[in-house]
Amino acid sequence: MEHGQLRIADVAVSGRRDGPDIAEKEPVIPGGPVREGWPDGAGEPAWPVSVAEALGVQDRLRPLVDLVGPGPAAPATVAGLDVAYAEDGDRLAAAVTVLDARTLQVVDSAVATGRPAFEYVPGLFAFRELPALLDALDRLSTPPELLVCDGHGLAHPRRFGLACHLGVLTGLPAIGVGKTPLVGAWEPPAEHRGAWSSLVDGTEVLGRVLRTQDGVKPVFVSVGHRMGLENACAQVLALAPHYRLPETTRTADRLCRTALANNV
DNA sequence: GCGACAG
DNA sequence: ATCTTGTCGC
Repeated sequence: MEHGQLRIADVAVSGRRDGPDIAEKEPVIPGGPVREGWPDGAGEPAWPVSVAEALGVQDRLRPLVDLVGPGPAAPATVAGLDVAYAEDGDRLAAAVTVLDARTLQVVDSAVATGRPAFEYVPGLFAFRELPALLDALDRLSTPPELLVCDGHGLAHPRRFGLACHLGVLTGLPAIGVGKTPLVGAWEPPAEHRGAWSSLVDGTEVLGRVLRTQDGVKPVFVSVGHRMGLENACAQVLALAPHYRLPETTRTADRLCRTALANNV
C-alpha cells in the first residue's frame, strides 16, 4: 500500500526552518530529519527537528481534521497501531494489526523498525512515532477502514494528538485510546463496563473516560478524524469484550514487542 | 513560582 | 515507553 493509496494529505507536514529565534531552531534529534521522501511542501524540510517547528506543523494541520463524519457504523476491518522501544530508547518497532471487526481475528499485519523521530515532549508525542507507523501502514496489503491509535486524538493541548495527525495524513477514520489522561477534567465513571463520563475543558468536550470492563481503570477515548465521539466509544467497547484495552492495541502491542526482541 | 505532562 | 517483586484475586 503506497502513500498515494492512503491518500496522504497533500499538505506541508513540516514547519518552516527559517525563523528569527536561533535558540528555537536547535535540532531536537542530533542529525536532523530522519525520514526521506516525506510528502513535504515546496522547498521545506522532510520532518520538523525542533519544538517550534513541530508546533507549527500541528497548527497547520489542525484545521484539516474532519469533525463531521460520524464514521463507519460497522467497519469490516479495524487496525490497531502501537510502538515498542528498545531499552536504550535508541531503536523502535512500529506495528499495525488489522482485525476482522466481527471476529476480532488478525487478518493482516505489518511491522517497521526505525529510530525515534523526535524527542519525547508531551503534546508532541506523535512526531516520535509517526514515521515508523506510516511505514508499517505502507506495508499492509489493504487499507483498514478504521485506525485505533495508542494515544489521544482531540484530547490534546492543541486538539491535535496522534490520532488526529495519523487520520489527517492517511485520510482514514481514526480514534484515539489513551491509557492515562493528558489534558481535561473528568470524574470517574460508574464501575460497570460501558459506563463513561465526559472529559472536558471548560464547556468543551474533549472525549470520554470509558470503562471497558467492570472494576478496571477506564480508558480515555477521543475522536481522531472522520469519527463521532459516540461511535468511537461504541467501537472501542466492541473491540474490548474481555480486556481493558481494545484487541487492536493488544495485538499490535504484542507484534511490535516480539519484532523488537527478534531484531526484525 | 511550582507542578503536571499521551507513549 | 522501559525497569522492577510481590501480591491480591478470580
